[in-house]
Amino acid sequence: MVSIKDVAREAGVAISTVSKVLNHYPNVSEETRQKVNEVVERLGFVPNAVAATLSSKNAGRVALLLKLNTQTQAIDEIDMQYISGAIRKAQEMQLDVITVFFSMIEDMSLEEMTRYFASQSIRGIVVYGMSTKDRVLHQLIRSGNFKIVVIDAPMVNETTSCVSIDHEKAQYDVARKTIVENTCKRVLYITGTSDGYVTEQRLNGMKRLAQDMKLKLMIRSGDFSELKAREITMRYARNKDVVVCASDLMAIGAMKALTEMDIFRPVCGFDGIILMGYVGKQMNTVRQNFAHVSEEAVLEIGRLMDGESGRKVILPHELVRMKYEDIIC
Amino acid sequence: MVSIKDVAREAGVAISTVSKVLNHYPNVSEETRQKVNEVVERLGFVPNAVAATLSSKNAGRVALLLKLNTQTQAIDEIDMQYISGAIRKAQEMQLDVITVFFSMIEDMSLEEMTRYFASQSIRGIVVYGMSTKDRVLHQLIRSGNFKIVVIDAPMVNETTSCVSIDHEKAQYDVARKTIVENTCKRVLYITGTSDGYVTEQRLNGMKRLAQDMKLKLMIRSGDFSELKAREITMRYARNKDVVVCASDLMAIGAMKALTEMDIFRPVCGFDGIILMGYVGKQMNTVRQNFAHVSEEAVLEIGRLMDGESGRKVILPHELVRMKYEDIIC
DNA sequence: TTGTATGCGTTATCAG
DNA sequence: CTGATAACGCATACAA
Repeated sequence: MVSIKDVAREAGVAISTVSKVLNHYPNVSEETRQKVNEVVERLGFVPNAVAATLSSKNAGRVALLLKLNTQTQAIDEIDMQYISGAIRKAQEMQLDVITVFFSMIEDMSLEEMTRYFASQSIRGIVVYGMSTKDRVLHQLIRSGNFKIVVIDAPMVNETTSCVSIDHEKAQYDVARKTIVENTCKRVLYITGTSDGYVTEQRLNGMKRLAQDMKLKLMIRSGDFSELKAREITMRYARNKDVVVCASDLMAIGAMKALTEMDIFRPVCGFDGIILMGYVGKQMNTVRQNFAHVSEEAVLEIGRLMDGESGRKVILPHELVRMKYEDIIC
Repeated sequence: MVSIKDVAREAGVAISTVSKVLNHYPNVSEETRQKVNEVVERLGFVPNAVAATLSSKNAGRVALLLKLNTQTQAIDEIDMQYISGAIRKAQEMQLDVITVFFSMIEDMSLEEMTRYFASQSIRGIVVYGMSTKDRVLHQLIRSGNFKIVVIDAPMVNETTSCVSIDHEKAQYDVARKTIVENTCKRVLYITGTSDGYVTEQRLNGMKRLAQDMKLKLMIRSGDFSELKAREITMRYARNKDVVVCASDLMAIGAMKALTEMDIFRPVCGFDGIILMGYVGKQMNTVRQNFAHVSEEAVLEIGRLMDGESGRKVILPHELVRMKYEDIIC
């Protein structure tokens, strides 16, 4: 394997000079820069990422911390987009990424978790799907030992940023669209899990809309469960005009229930997963560009690792109507 | 961060001794072993994985090489299971894993690809979804520079193993079950892409069954495309008794077409993806345990990295009938 | 602007 | 059985 040493020898310069050229240091003469680059090109030298992270104090890897959807595999789509977006961006930024599942670390204490990440030379962590109940994770964020970007949870401090769409507005918008299209008054709103950060934001959006439009609003907790949404719909939908769900999966459950009850009520979901296209009926939903969200998160990790402070990043969303014709290919 | 040096000092031994204890070397007295372990425990020392891979000649990371399903996001489920199975197993085996998407390396020459993996200190690669057209990948396998495990493609040499289910038998079995249940004679078989390894194997299974059962067999290429399967079904299914598809997605396309044509024909698929549960009708399919396949692949990578030779590993499959009730929760 | 020397945290070699 | 010490490949403070 050709190393930086070979390049240095071949170019007739010192190792440190090669390193400076590679890392775009300012104080290198144009002449040597070209000479080095020529040799790098000729030998096809690619710096060893492992050695780099071990050596540098600034370097360090990024962990993608994912919570596998144990209850339902139907939305792996989301995680997959998160992963691919993050990895693509990381590759572009020359960052080393490893994927970690929450199940691998959930029993750890703060110290254990800290040691675990440190032992992997991890400096930045992107957290997907955090809940209010993840106590150790909260401690980890407060500890300031790692640069952390949290998706969909409002955590910000000196070493922590959050990125997400505006869930409140999105819920407001998609529900409004559905309700206006169908002139409804009595709304059944099925929420997500009570320990999810987005649950509250989306609920607030719905509440605000109810106030603005003077709607009659019934709220029930669906726990992001298709089955639960189905049951709730069976029980309460008959004397409602519309069923607004805080997730696509619940919207599907609600829709199936309505079909079985043989009544029609408009239903709207949230997330824009492909599965929505397969359920027969069209539904309004909020489409998040998960890959893009994830790319932004990695970008933000880069900022934090460069020493900048945490902040809140809001990304755009889009209202769509999903039908089979749009997703088949 | 507590390092091996701290442990050594605290235990009153040399660094190298600590290393030997950690790596279960034979020549260490029981006494010092215990002493070291006690200190390791007390300080909560976790060895730095990056330093280890840089230093050791035996160590090295493994890459998961995935081909993102650009044409259809509906089966991210499969990739996700591959990833989670592999990462779980790797964690257990103390192997460092990175995820690589084929799109990141598809334009590279053999040399570039080799350098790329080498620069990442990668010694083992698990290849998911290889096709006959991936020429550089074939060269990479032949080169012997990496330990490679290929999923679902019959590649074996000194440094290469393959693991998969018995696709021929699985296709034979699931088609047979469907055909017997419905006493069919005229079969429409929709294959996958012509450059896929499993396509041929599954086709052979179908052909053998046709011979054994004296069936009338029509074969059309569906390219694993839902849309294409739909068109083929529209065109040819009317005077057939059954539609056998080489993938679930195509089975769904076929089923939707039949519903639209308002005729009934039994359909069977292949893979056992959750999506099958959402299409209304029940269908026979082959369920692969993708996570398990992936775990076995990583295990096999471990064998190869330990210097053993490549071999063929066949894993079990299962015939199932997927319906909504089974997948909802 | 360039080169020298040291360190990052391990593993491996070899002398004791 | 144990302990120095030299790699591993690169980054960087500091000297030249």
